[in-house]
Amino acid sequence: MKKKTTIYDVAEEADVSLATVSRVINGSNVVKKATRDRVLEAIKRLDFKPNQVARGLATSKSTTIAVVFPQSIFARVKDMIGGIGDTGRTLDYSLTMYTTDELGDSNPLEDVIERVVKSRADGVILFNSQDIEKGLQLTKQYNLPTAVIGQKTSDDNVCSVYVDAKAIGYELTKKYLDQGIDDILFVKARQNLIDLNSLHEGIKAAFVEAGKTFEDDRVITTSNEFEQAHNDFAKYLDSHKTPRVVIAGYDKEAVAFVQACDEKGVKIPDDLEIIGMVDSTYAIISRPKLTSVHLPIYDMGAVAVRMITKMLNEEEIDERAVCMKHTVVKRDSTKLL
Amino acid sequence: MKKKTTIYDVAEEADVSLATVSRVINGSNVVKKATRDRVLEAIKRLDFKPNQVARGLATSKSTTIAVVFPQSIFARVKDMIGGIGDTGRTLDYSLTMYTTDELGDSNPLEDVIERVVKSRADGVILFNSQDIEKGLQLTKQYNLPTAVIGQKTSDDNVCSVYVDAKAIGYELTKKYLDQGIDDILFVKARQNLIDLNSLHEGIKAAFVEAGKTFEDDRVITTSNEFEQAHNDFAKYLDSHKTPRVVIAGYDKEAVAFVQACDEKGVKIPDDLEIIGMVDSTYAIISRPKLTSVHLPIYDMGAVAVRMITKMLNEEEIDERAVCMKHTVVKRDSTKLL
DNA sequence: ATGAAAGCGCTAACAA
DNA sequence: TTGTTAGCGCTTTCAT
Repeated sequence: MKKKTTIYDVAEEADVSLATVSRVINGSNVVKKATRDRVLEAIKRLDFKPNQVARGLATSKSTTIAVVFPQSIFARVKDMIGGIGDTGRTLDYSLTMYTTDELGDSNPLEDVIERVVKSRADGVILFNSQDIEKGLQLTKQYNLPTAVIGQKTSDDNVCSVYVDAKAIGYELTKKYLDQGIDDILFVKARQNLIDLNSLHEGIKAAFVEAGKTFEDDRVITTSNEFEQAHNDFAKYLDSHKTPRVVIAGYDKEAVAFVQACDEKGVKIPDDLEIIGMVDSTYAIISRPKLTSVHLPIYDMGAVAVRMITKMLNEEEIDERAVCMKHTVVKRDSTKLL
Repeated sequence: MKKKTTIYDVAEEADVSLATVSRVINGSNVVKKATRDRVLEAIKRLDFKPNQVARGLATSKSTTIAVVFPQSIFARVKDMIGGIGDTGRTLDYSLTMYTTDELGDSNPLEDVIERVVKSRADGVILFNSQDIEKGLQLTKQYNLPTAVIGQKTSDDNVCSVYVDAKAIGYELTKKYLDQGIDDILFVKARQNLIDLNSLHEGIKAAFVEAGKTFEDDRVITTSNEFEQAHNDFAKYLDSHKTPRVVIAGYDKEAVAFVQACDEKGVKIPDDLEIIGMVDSTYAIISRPKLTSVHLPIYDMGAVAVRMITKMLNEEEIDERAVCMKHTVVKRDSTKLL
């Protein structure tokens, strides 16, 4: 493997000093046009690609953002990865990916953040998850600019982009309560882009407002596995009075519930109405098609990257916790909504 | 932001030279135990994290692998990302992700590979896609060790991990031909972990062997969009004789076809049998559940990373193009298979 | 407008 | 076993 062309080679080829080459590749405007052209030509001739690692060392910046996500959240965020990737590319940042869970590490997040620190990433994107708090504590400790996706939080070095989960819970619930329906079940998925605790609170708030109480036994937590969730739901239907409304934390679980209903002869939306979350392909695949709360997934990813870079460039940030708009997409799994 | 602790700080704190500190953090075994302990303690006390960027510059290695994927392949490969992530972590490699498509670049892959070169990634993982050839040509030009996922190919600096798509096509087809059924339709998804051209060849080969011909009009190419694909299939069923067997390049498209059948009153598996590919959640969600060709997705990702690292460490590689085993998982969408 | 030289934090000969 | 020193390829003052 022959050695790569360096800035010295270019300097020699163009008969200038390496400082001038550096100026040219960094777009400094003090270089005389003739010189610049000569350098540019040499760069092209030698097919010179500036070494980002060396640049990183010299500038103490890696122009790299670390993206840390639980592997299990992955399928749900493909569009978000799109938003992150596109935006990173546009802004000339590299994106290093770190997956958590799966591997039986004792402290995956801790381990990962240590790697991030070593890699000298300029910033990090964290997803809402169980142990997000510990993650934030660590990035704070290391002074690492952080963007959180899926949970409202902000701090000196922390921005976030999220959807107002509490409002979602409240709105959906209120719609039904207003029509005298309070027989609601909340299916809490294991983890998500939505802060399901807030959503839960929103439901409760609507109940309180109506002078009622949303009991804790109206919440069921499920597996990420479709088949497992499906079985759980089937069992639930066998052993409980069929609820009138189901609010599910993610479309996939909603589909599992729909199928369980189908098998138990529960008619949707006549006997039971169900609402999913995220508005993914699952919602469209489902029969009947799923009413779902649409989330601007791609944009959330893009905003996260943009926020990080703003922090890095010390640009003005008017809002450190950006709330993205959600919309309810009504399909065939509801009728009273 | 106070300056980060460097190897000098540690050296001073432990009262040794920086070389010794370097030895300790690199696990050299020439350091005397007492000294090592002193250094280790200083490292802990100062919370020193070795700067990978500087190390990269010094060693001319970044211990980074670039993972380049079309965004649209994403949902299909979440487990693969798991395999890549876990393996990378185990082997202490960072993974930089580059998404292609979506953005209206003229030459996404070219642009991306240029970035990869600048980042000085030690190697790159490429996914099977339309323009993979150009990608390979570029990585070859830059002498970048490359692992390809989803297509058999190998070269001096190129390894690959794939499934034998031709065999899959052949096997499935032969099973039906042997039973006198030759009314087969091939639904070619837009892109995939499987080389669908090879699969197509496999189907043809089985036909030839049976003294028949698999006509080109028995192939339909579809959109990645579920709804779009679904509509196309519905139209197809309206305007063509219903085929007896459908082989789909990916589960999602298979599900779309299943639903179109359902709406048109085509009974599965009695009137039509259908086989999906990958064995994803879609296969389980489908009603009837989908017979699908299971692919060891996670392992393919893991193998890809392992191969790259082997090339990088100049370890012995017995097979530069690794064929992974597929298995047909029979469910309810077939009966004669 | 350009060049010389120091330094970013580390590794790896080579010496001691 | 440990220390000294010369790079790795670039940016960035400071001179000129």
